[in-house]
Amino acid sequence: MNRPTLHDVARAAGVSYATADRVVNARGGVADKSILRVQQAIESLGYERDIFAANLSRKRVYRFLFILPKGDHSFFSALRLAVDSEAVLRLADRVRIDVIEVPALDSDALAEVLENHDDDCDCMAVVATESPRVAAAITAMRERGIAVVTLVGDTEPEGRAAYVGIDNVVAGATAGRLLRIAHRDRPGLILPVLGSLSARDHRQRLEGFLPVLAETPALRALPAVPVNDRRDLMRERVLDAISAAGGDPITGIYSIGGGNRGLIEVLESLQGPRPFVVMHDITPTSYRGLMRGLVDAVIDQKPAQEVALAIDVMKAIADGRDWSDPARQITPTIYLKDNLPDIGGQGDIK
Amino acid sequence: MNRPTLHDVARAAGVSYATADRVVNARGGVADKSILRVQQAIESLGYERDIFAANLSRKRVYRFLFILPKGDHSFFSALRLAVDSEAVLRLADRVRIDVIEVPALDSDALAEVLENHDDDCDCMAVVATESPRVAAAITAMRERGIAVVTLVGDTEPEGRAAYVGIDNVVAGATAGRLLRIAHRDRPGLILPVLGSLSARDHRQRLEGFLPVLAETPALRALPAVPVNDRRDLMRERVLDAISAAGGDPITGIYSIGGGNRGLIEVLESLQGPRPFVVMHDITPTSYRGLMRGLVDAVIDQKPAQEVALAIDVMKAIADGRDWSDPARQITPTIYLKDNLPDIGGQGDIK
DNA sequence: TTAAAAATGATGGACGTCAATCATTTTCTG
DNA sequence: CAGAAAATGATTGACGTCCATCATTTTTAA
Repeated sequence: MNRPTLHDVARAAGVSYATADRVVNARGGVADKSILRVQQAIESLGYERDIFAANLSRKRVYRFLFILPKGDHSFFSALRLAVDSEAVLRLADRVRIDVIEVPALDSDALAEVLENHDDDCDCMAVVATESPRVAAAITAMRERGIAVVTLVGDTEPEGRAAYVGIDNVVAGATAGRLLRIAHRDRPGLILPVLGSLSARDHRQRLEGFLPVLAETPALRALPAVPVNDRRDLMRERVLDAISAAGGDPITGIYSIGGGNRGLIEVLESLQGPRPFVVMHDITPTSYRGLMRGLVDAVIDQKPAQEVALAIDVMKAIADGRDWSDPARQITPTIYLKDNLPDIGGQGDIK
Repeated sequence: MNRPTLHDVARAAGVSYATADRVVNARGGVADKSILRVQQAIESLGYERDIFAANLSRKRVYRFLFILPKGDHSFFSALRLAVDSEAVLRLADRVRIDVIEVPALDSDALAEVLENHDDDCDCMAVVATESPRVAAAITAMRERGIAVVTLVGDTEPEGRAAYVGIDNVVAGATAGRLLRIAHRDRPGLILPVLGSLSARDHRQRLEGFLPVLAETPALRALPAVPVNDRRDLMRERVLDAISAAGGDPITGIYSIGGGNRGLIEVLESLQGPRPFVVMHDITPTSYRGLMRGLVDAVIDQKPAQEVALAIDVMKAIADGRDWSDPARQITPTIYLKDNLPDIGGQGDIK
């Protein structure tokens, strides 16, 4: 009736406890036929090692390392916050989380950290950027026996053990759909604003966005304007685009990346009917924008949830369990003025 | 450096291990001053009992009981599915989940089960309905030492230990906002369709919905039509409402409860411009509706996530930990055609 | 002051796994 | 067939807590 122990397995397999132990912990030095018999016994008894006993015995502390981007993006600070708060929560589960920060969007800096890191962790989570060098470093990590989970940004699927994050193509398509809903059958002129052309996430969002928009002939998309995630450029270029449009007013704006404070400034200064505005990620800026009615929708990737999921995945990897759990995949979440989450203090309205 | 053990606590408090043990496990027979000293030692050392060791020692299996509604609502089957699949996942963590099903929306049946249940579980999750008898039964449970978490539907906050689910007022407001977005500044006539007037959740949604709509004078809401979550009534009453509106076409429909297959049938038969349609919960019906363009938005409460969160909360309660974790609260999620999650098989298109 | 009651100390066996050691048996190699 | 190598068995002490028992000390009540 009770769960079988490794002793039961050994008995059933007709070997000693020591041999069964050698098999399950891959200590080596066991004949193939013994391995087989133990595995069969495990199978037929439905043995699963007792996590409590195992963790107690090896005084196991899961050591996870997060490599996070550091920059003045408020999304990054939100991510950092999420990691820190989750770190505290998981302490009781014997999970210890360390964080290394690297300059945002700097593939070489990231690669450097990855290459020079001496392995004292069970698993790593990396906000990856697209770069052969990063990809290579991740693969090298894998070869050194450390699994790497990519967190918000992905690389080549080759080396990494899993990707935890939203599908940015889907996110872009969702933005497109929102703009279509806001226009219904009316014609409109849409301005996509791109953070940086080189960021894979941003390109993917645009990729998802344009086709959805194109389904309606009434909606015309202007060429995407790059603003390098910078507030000042955002301001300047959006104003330019508005005046360039002339009499044909811009009825929708999709801000794909950062620099949204600049966009808010523009929106504030605008006379007459506002365009329908969609941006990404709940930050103090976007939060206030929504509350004040300057922004209509924010597509969020729920960093806290991503972090929690990432840790679950890392733990599963460390335990050698299976970690595919589609039920918990992260989907881009739409926030309107009304379903905003409480964001503790962070989003205080001045 | 390492976490302190109970031995350390005892030493620091100047008592024996046995006494410290008596204190932390509330076995009684300890002088007040000793209790105090142990508590102080715990405090200053930051002692937390090692859950792995504790659970191992007492051969602990977390036994959780879910009381779920059984009916032909597809939402309920989705919930059931979520519980079952989570149950398998958590087996490895020594969590054992049992399920009792009761007729949906039948407060007395639910109360009966609660009242007659003999306590062999650590914690219960209940999809509660609003009823004094249910509330009383939950409070009685608490007095018998079993914490009760309400899951998708809540009761009086008195007796229950926590509520895991969305805020239905917020959900309604979100639906209202979507309809406003779809109309922008154009006038419109909105038909709210109510599952059942007596369901607290549905009333709350309507409560949240109407004020948001009322902010725009251009939008007029018809009186809410109750359809008792029934497909046939839905069909009949919506058709009635449409013809009653006469030349003034209905431009938006908010379906607050069940019976959506009937609504889909109506929408299919409609000539001319479709109304903007918002409904609740991803089910095969709503999923197909979205895919086919008959439904514009679905507000989902993510049952799988709710269940997972509920189990986390129950575990925290059973361990005597703190379980408030705002970062993981469930917010109503908006699904459009593009950000639909994969729903395994369940949502197959015909 | 004494007996009873309460509080404390000391101790040891679980729980199931991990990790190591040493002795013994089996298998392979030349 | 001997000697080396490989495989296996047997055993033991952690890990930290729970739970029980028994002996001893301290406090309380009569």
